[in-house]
Amino acid sequence: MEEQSHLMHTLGGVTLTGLPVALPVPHDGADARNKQDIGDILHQIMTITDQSLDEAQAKKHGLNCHRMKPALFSVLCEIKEKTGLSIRGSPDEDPPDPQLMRLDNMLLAEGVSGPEKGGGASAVAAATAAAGVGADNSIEHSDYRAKLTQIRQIYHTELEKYEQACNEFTTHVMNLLREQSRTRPISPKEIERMVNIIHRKFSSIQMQLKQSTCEAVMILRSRFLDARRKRRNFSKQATEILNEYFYSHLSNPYPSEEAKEELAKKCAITVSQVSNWFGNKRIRYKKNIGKFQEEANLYAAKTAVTATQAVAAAVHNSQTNSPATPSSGFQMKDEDFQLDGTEDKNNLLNNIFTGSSGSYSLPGSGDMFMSMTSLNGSYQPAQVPVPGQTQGDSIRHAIGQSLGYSDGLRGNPLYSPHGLNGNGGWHDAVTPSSVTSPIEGANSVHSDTSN
DNA sequence: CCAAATGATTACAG
DNA sequence: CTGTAATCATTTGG
Repeated sequence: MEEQSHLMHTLGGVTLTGLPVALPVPHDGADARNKQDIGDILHQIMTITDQSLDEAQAKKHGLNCHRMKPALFSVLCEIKEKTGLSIRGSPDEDPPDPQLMRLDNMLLAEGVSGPEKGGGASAVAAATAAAGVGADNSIEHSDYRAKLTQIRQIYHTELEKYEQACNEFTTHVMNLLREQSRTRPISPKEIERMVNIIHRKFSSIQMQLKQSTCEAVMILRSRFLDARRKRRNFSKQATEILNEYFYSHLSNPYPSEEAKEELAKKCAITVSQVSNWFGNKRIRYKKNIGKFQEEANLYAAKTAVTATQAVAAAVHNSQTNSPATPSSGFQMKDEDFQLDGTEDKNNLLNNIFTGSSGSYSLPGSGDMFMSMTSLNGSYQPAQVPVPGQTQGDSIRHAIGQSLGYSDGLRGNPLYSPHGLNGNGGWHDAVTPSSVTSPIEGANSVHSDTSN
């Protein structure tokens, strides 16, 4: 007995609550009731734990050799069997733990617990695909994979260790019980139950291991795959394409789902990245239109070129007002933008250009016109066309030159970006065009406005 | 090294 | 769910 409990504690630190350490007291040992002899034996058995090891050993031997021993033992076993069965009312088949299933699934999905290489690689591939990074993350790939392998290795060695310890302990307990079954009534079912208990204990430890492994993987994932941490700027070309679309749809820079998909394809980025880009672009453009004037003109000219190639002649003689064309024409009320200190000095200039309110009722405001002027070689920096005020251009140009154009109009709080409404939002869609529309867009603009 | 630029995320609203 | 506004975290250019 002493040995046993000692063993228990050193081996696993697991308390085996179900272990029938104490001998059940036979309340009604019917067959043995009248035999003083048997009562004596029982007494000796009951008090065996009070004795020293040597004493007990000797007693044990004596008892074992007693003539009544086999009979008594079988009776005890019978009783034990009965009580044992009644104890085991509910089937102790463990129900599949949903928590454990979740962990297992995740580990499998992450390629930690699956087959050696395949799982991990595919998990990495999927993760990177989700991150939407296209090209040069092979370094991160291998780094990530290395760490994952590391986790995987630790997980497996630990798992193996637990398994081994579990088996070792189980064998030990089984041997012990078998050994004791010579003096104690221990049925095979009892042993089986004991083994189950041990296994459950160990599997709960395993679950902890799985849990912490999952955590490690999650941390690894967030470290390596969180694009926020490791973000790459889009390629020049991608930015080009996105800007082209943005400025050629300046009046309604909200690409449809299909348009987004096409842009995503063209730019080798994901749709959500396109959405991000447009979200950022819109907000940043709106926040400081002046800063983007140059860019706007650049892309306006760009699209104008392509447009012109398609419809050059028609555009040439039309006093075109095009709501959907890039570059310049803005429509926004004064209150849309706040003045900040650095821009105050430009107020006079701004007022000259915009008149008192800066808003006007004409829907179109000469985007294409500005584009054309660019084409003609007389580049007009920071165009802010004022419809019906043809002389504004030259005045603005002159003053703009004297001040440095980008400075003069940058962040101009009075200019109303074409397509922006009084609430700081864009007007309703004017020309929903497809991705391929730098040409198309200009084209339709032209046809819209050329009469 | 610093500030600007920039892609992504978050909280919130409709 | 989409878009806005604010913010974070990283990259880039001087």
